[in-house]
Amino acid sequence: MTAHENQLKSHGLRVTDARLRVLEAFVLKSVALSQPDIMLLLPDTFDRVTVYRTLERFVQHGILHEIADFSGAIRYALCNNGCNRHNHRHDHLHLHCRICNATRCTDILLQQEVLPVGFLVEKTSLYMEGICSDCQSKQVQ
Amino acid sequence: MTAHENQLKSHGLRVTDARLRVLEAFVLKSVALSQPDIMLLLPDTFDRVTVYRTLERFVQHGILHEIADFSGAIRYALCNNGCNRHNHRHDHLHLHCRICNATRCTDILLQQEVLPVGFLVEKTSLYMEGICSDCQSKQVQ
DNA sequence: GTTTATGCAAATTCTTTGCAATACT
DNA sequence: AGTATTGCAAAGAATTTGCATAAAC
Repeated sequence: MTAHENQLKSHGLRVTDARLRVLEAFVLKSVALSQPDIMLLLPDTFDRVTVYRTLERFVQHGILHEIADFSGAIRYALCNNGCNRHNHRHDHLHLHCRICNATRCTDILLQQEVLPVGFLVEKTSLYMEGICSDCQSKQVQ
Repeated sequence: MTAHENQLKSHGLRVTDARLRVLEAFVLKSVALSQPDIMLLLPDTFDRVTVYRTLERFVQHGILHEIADFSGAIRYALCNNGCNRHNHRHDHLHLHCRICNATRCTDILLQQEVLPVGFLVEKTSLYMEGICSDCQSKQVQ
């Protein structure tokens, strides 16, 4: 049994080809992906609807989390630590580079001082757009 | 000359009926609105396209800012302080209540410690979903 | 054998584009 | 008068729904 098969089972999901390939895509690319991104990575492989439902299931079961951005399309990224169906919290910063168009998770966590009083927080999003260090050095050349 | 007419002119925009009505909607509702939200508030008044272009212009000229959320549709909110074409920064927390469905700006600012090293930040989004204090007290009853 | 996932067709929602007519300053 | 805005028609993305077939456990 492969590591990806294991990951699906341990999160309470059936092992299917579509799920293995989508999970693989996220692991290989290590950037956030939207449904249209995945269609480009896996052309003529699965139906659009299958990919949408795979992403939906992955979010429900703590394999992926959604990223709120300004693009309109919903981007997803791998949950780094022990997320599951019931514990699924994402307080880290996401960075999107407008040159290479990559969105990545970071280890930078949201500071506690920012939490609002009286509001019951269920979902958090910390997101920045700009230019990543790689693309900055390429531009200077 | 009304206050809204003034606001448009001082931001370098022509005064038109569509812009006055859309601006009015944001001031009256005091919550974030998407293009579809505005169509519901101003039915049979303006064309969809006009509303989209009005929102686009308002963002360009520092009257509105976009909010990155999980909704699919792009939501907009009034800029509180002196935004304009060239100075247009939004580092404050936005709160979305999933009961009353309202998204509001807060005065809580993003802490500096959160800024990433080496990444040139151009646009920031801090967003939380949950239950607002009003809806929490209604649920308890 | 039962439950769950997939594919196909179709529809819905959100957003953008081009162009002629109209309104603003 | 000259420039910017609007409406209409149409197209283009992203996403969702229903239902029959197929695959997983």
